[in-house]
Amino acid sequence: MFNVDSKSPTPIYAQLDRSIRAAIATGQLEPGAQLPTVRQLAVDLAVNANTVARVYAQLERDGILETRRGVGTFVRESSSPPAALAHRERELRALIQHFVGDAALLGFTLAELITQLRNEEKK
Amino acid sequence: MFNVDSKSPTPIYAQLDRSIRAAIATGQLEPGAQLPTVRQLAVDLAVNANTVARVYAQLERDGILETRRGVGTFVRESSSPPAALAHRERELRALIQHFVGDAALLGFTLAELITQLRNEEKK
DNA sequence: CGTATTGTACTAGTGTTATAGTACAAGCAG
DNA sequence: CTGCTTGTACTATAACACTAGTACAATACG
Repeated sequence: MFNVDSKSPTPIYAQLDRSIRAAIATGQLEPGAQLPTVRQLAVDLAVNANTVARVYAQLERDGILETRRGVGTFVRESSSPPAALAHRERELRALIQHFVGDAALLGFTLAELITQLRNEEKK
Repeated sequence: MFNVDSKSPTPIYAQLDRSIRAAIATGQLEPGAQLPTVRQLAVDLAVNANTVARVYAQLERDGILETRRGVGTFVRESSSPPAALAHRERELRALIQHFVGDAALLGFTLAELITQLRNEEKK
């Protein structure tokens, strides 16, 4: 479900954090949906349970998730990201430039990126 | 010249490695060109000299750079990377997740991203 | 009630990353 | 040769990431 790579130099906790945020942003995880349990996800990803627990805890602190003991962890209903910033447009442009640049280094064309993003959308 | 972020969870050495490879791939650094000295780059990036030296050493081991003591570090003439693109898919996936995650933090939906990317396409 | 499941907390230990400082080796220019 | 610059090597230290194991707290369910 979530994609983490233990061989990547980027720490697992950071990858998982990003992965979960992305899943929510793309609608793969809708508000109210239950996430895998800490132990289950740890097994699935071949990762330590503490690492998963810490990511869940951090995301709860950030208001993205909601955890209920003995029940599970869920996507918050009101998990609408912080209000629009003044620099929104500029930020997005910088983000896209960075993204497209990195992708180009790997030999991916813009068209490929769009195709792949559409796939994300459908999940 | 190279861009590294000490606050990123991705290790500095990995960022710098990628940054240098990218500069070469995009032609910012042509074969034969001299890179900044270990000490100079360390100062510029506000990073330890050992970290820079290790990246240079690793890139030399990989046949990307060529170092000459007392002279400097240079881009190898025959630095045509065989492009171990076995990890292409994985890289793209990680890239997209990173991208979508960052965008979500700014409050952008996937649909918006696709729209914006299409604009890039027309340029 | 009792039991299983869930998240949480804590300790201890290992490996990696990065820093700081020092010293050495190799090449160049005067 | 002398002096400077370059890359290289080494030790020590600190912080972080991750693992392993154990124990506890809260909830659901029969």
